[in-house]
Amino acid sequence: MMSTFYPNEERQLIAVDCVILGYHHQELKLLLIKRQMEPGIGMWSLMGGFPRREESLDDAANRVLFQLTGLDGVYMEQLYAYGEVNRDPGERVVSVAYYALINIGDDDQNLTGLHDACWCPLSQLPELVFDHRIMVDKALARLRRKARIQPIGFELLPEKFSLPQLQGLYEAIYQKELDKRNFRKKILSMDLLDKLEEKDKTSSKKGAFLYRFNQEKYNELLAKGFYFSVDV
Amino acid sequence: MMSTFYPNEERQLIAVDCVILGYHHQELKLLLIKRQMEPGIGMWSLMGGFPRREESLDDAANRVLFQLTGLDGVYMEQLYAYGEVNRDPGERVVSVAYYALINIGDDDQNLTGLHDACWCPLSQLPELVFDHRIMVDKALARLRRKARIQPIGFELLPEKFSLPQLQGLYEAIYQKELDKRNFRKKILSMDLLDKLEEKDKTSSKKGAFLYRFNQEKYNELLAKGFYFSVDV
DNA sequence: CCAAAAGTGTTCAGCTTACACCCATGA
DNA sequence: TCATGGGTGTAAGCTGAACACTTTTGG
Repeated sequence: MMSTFYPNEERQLIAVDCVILGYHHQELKLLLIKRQMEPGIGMWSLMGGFPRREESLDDAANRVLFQLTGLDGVYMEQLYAYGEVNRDPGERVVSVAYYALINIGDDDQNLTGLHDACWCPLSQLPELVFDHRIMVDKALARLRRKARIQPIGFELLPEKFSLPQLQGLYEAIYQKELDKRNFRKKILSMDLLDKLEEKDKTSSKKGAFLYRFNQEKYNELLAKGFYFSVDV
Repeated sequence: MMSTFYPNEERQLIAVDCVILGYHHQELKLLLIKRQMEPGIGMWSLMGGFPRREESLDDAANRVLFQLTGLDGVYMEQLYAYGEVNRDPGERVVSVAYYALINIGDDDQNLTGLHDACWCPLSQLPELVFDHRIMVDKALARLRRKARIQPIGFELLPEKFSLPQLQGLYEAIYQKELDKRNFRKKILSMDLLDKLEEKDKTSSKKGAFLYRFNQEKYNELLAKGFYFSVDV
């Protein structure tokens, strides 16, 4: 043992686990892997890892996310630290859970090669290892709380999206049908979206205009005391 | 080293730190101690400790709170896990912060004997060791978010309290004067308070009627889809 | 030409906000 | 008797919620 200021304290295992959420085909999906080590080998699991001694928790979570998806700079936030003694039957492990919001894109077969990973619809989740289901439920609760009051929904969509797409996302998050007119009125009244010339014609013959979230406008409005809000 | 499922991972120090908040004399206060070990000995600090291997994070936080205050069963909630590598200059320590809401009572000299502890008004916080100030700010942000939508303010008051006292508490939390008539109307309209016969005459000659929060009514209303809400 | 999705305004109810005076009592 | 804090009601404005028809265009 090196010299230390805390010579009498036990060192313990710390892990991070990532709840990686995406949106595709009108529903929210969760990125799961088959666990590759004991205990619980072969069970469906969140992607996780152990922070190194010279790595912050945030960095470790980002590394884990990158290892699985190859993605960097995506929206990620710490969720909660899980510290029940027997949550991992192998050894006492404190796990700090994070959640990430990802734009899956048109091909939800991405990212599923390396680790036996798959995007699983939230409505059809299998049993998960340890307390991972609790982490997922907490991530969903957080997403539902925050998506009303902060513009984080856009993280789940491509850069350019139509208003019907955005509405479909909110309907998936809140499992509730929304009124088209009220939704458009509310979103557009915040003046945070730039309307583009292009239309998305993948879901109708008429085509729906594409918009882009304007981060600069949002920052300006925030500074003026503005609060994002969507009624659901 | 015992046999383990995770033979290659480093064990690290895990701590818990408690942001203990109280309300007295029309202001919010924070319970601080003088740190008794290096590094940072003698600096103002949150009360903290190390979870034992057979102790959950929640249990450890409650133990730490009890050691300092002798109180048990008070409102406490996990805040956030702090995992920057150098947050503690002595060694890499991941700290899971909790916050507790306490009814200080009439004697704010309580609890201050054993550990060189004191209730410090939030408006006059000294410099705190490590990242403890960040923890305090996060606790306040959490309190401000939750006090509007959940009846947690009552945790900071005695069991019996007057409406002017309750209003004073909300004014301290949000640093904003509230309209007496609107506040009373809103609070009483939720029908969560039982009006008592007694009056509190400590702050006026006329005296203000005392009320008691009715947890059973709140649970019933919750089950019916009711949401607590105070306008601030 | 028609099916299918995009786009558009108005009305009503309920809630939030602003606001001023009387009451009770101990000193 | 008077200073101090406790207690009460109403009107105006705003926001959320409900609701139906026209437009476009590929097949």
